[in-house]
Amino acid sequence: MKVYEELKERGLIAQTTDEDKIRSLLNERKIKFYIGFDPTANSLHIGHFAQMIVMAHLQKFGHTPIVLFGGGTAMVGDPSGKTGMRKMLTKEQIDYNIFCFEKQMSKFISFDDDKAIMINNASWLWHLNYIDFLRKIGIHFPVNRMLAAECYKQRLETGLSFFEINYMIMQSYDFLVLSDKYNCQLELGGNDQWSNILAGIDLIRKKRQKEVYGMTFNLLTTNEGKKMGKTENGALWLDPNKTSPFDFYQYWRNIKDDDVSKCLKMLTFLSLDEINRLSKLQGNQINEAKEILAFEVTKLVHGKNEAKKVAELAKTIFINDTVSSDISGNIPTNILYKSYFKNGKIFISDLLVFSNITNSKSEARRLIEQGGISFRKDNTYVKIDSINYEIDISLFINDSLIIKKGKKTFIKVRLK
RNA sequence: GGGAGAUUUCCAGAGCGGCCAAAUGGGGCAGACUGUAAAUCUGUUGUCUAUGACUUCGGUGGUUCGAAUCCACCAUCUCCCA
Repeated sequence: MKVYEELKERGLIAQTTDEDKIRSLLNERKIKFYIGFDPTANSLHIGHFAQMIVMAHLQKFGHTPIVLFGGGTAMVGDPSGKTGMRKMLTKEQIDYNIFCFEKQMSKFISFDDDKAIMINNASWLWHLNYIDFLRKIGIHFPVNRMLAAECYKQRLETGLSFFEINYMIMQSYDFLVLSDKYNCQLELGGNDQWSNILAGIDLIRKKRQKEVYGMTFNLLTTNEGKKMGKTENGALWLDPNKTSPFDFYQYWRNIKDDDVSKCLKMLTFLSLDEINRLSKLQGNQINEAKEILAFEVTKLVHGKNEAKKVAELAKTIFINDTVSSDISGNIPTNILYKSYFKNGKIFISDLLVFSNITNSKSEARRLIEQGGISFRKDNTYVKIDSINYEIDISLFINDSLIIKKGKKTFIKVRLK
């Protein structure tokens, strides 16, 4: 199967500017293409991950990805699909974020032997002369057409500043620079980038009378159309310090039935045959597919060893009777100071607060009253039914005790 | 520059001077049912030494026995006119 068909089959492609042309470029030539990443956080998240999968698919086929870090554009912030303006970032934050991105990205894309290019648009955006830029580039942007673009629609109601509207111009200029410098012929991006990409293509046509192309891929959404990868921490991060491998695994393990097939296609490199087989599983059996999905995605992001560990841990922890030697593994761990104990005992409510499992005693009280707290003892879970329950220090094995909060949250409390 | 209006707990959005820790919906959390799924139902959603007390309704003062509610000033935002 050729690469274009593969991408299409996996449901990655959303829109293309010229399907036939792009198909032949991707299937029959070796080209350079680019995707921009704005360094607005100190870690990549799952949305970026989907884009990197696409890059990896294309790279495997011999195309050269250009990873463009938006060191300049992040100073402004993309208003597409946003209801309000982004928080402004300092130059130092942005540089640091780029540093973090680079580290994570090299896991998915090979930068050896010029197989891929990494570049920061600050290197050309930062020193632009305002008047000069307006005369050469700004002249090609009709504001009335820009405002009609889908990506600004929402903002027309809530307010859009001149500052932000420049984002599209900057991104278009990026494409022009990359086209000149590297003969980059294709810009990829999430479907929310469609207008920005079209603007770039127009600019190059006007300035250079040259035809370049754009393609967007589907954003990772649930079947209900909600953005995927939302957790209480905001996003599903690739940085293990921001989202632990265990939580990461659990996210995919708990995915909705309807989304399993889509995720397998978009986020793993499993063969389409295998995915088809898994997608046919029904009822209870679909859990097999979820386990595979969780394992595969975790493997790509955190490595095979880590993925094995958390997969095993998940099995152990959810099945009460398993005799497990090493449950300590990878669950989120909170510290509890021994000095909080009195005569070797501590009230459960104090334990929950002091070890940061709950934010307040009221919250602890509610959880306990509703039967949401239990602890692990002899490979089973003992439910706590009274707020006056006292935990004995002897329940801690090797200084740690697993507390179960609700059905799916396990926290190891470690004594210090 | 002139005029009108807004600011309430995570979000949206009610709030009549005492019955307001503040309706309702969403979201979150917990429970039941399940397959670590979905749907559904139930409870809960400021804090605490907990049938009571304390701190909250943009900020600072004021009126009042009593203020989210009234007044003054300040801040921020939206709209209309220029």
